[in-house]
Amino acid sequence: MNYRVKELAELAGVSVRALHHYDAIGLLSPARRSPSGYRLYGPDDLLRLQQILFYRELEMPLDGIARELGRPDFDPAAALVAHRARLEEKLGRLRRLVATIDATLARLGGEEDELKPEELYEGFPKETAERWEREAAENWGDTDAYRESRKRVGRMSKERWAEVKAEGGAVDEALADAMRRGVAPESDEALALVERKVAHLRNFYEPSREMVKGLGEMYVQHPEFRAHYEKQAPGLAEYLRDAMAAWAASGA
Amino acid sequence: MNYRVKELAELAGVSVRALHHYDAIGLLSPARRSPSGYRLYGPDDLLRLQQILFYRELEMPLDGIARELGRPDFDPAAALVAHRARLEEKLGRLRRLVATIDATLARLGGEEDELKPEELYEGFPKETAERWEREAAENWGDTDAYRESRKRVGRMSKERWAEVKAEGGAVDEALADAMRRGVAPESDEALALVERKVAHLRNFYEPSREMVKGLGEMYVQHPEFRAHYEKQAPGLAEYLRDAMAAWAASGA
DNA sequence: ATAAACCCTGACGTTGCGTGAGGCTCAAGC
DNA sequence: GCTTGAGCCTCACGCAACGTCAGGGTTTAT
Repeated sequence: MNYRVKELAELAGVSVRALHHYDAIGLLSPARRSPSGYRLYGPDDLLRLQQILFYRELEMPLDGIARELGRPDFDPAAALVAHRARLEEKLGRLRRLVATIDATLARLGGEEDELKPEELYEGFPKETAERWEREAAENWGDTDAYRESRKRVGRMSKERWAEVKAEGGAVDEALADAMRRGVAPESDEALALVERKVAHLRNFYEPSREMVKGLGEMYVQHPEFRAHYEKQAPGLAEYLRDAMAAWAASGA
Repeated sequence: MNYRVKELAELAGVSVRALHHYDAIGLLSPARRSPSGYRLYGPDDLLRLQQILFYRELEMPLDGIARELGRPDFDPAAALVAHRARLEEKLGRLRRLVATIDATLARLGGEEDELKPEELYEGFPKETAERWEREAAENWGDTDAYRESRKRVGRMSKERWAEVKAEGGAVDEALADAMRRGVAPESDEALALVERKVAHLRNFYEPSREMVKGLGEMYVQHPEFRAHYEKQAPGLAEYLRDAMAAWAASGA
């Protein structure tokens, strides 16, 4: 029934440091402490943390959350209902963003100025003003709409490592894009991207043609690596393997 | 055709200060300046700002956005398509949050413990690596290698799975320790440890000698994995690569 | 021509943690 | 009974992304 920091952290998907922080600012203090000072969180704390995370998801500042939860008339169930309403509002906003993307794509692809400038920003949170104040009044009436929003490597310098990492991600992203656009893995475009990937690999060692092919194979075969690429784009692992094999086969 | 800071700020729903900031860090500098030094934003700037806001909505840090936009092969249309995909992921997550609210309400209103603790946090962004892997795993499931590893994992008991996980960590630790003690990667001791690591891999699939070598390269090459190992011990990624290559070369 | 509304460039403040550092605790294994 | 590794504790400094004056020009409407 009692959770220690790390347990709760993993359960809720927050960092241990965040829990420390919440304790430090009095937002969420554990039910009890062990004799040796360990934080021990009880069931009530779980629910409170859930509330906190909802508010946070809806971008309320932590001190505001503390005030809400601290109010004498705070009603958890009513708050959840309010959260749902706001989440749905946010869902609407995100859908408008998707529509904005489509509109922008249409403009980029076709005629020049079909799109009024303001339509470029339809769906982004407007007016960062604090409308959270009204939150209280709405608690039991109508709900309606509101707005809201590694580097440690021993050998390379920090900046160099950041660069390399960025380039690595960039290359993979570019390959993912190519795949999504339907570019064939044996095409010149894909080969050029693999070439870039190989250049990136050279930051670490000198890959032979054979090794590149082997690496591609690895992306597909090893669950861990596969997961990494599939996370970026479904099918990316195979796409990489094919492209890298094509590169190895070509005289590049 | 030209916008001054406040005009653009209101159009896009950001603060003037934010635009100043974006200028200061080189993320979005206005097309021109008036003789008196006023920032004058042109049409291209509008589109760039839109991209910035999409990335920001998707929680990319500003320096990351700058890198993306600065890539020589950056393709605005492709980026928009990618944004749409990410937005839809986010929509899914928010919908799960709504479901979590309903589930929590049901529990609060009715029976006591119908809800497992972890279900309290379903839909909140999980940052832990474990969750990521699991989520990724749900997305693919469509290839032989994966099915094989899935099958093997599926046959394991909970205890066996825990064991396997523990063994995985233990092997890496042992290797880190060996490295720290100055054990050469080609030494018998290191080879024995690699052997142990390979045995661990066999829990998932049958790795060929070539694959083990490739895997080692991967540890060094891939920033994510590299970071994982470097965190355990600086230099561990290279050490693993060397040891695994030595193992592959040996007749083990 | 004068106020109101905007713009500029510093420069310091704030939020919500990340990231060690230095030291205690606790269960497990030898 | 002693070591050890994982986990916990409390400082304390760091950092991103702006918010918020401060001090001083500029534009424009009346």
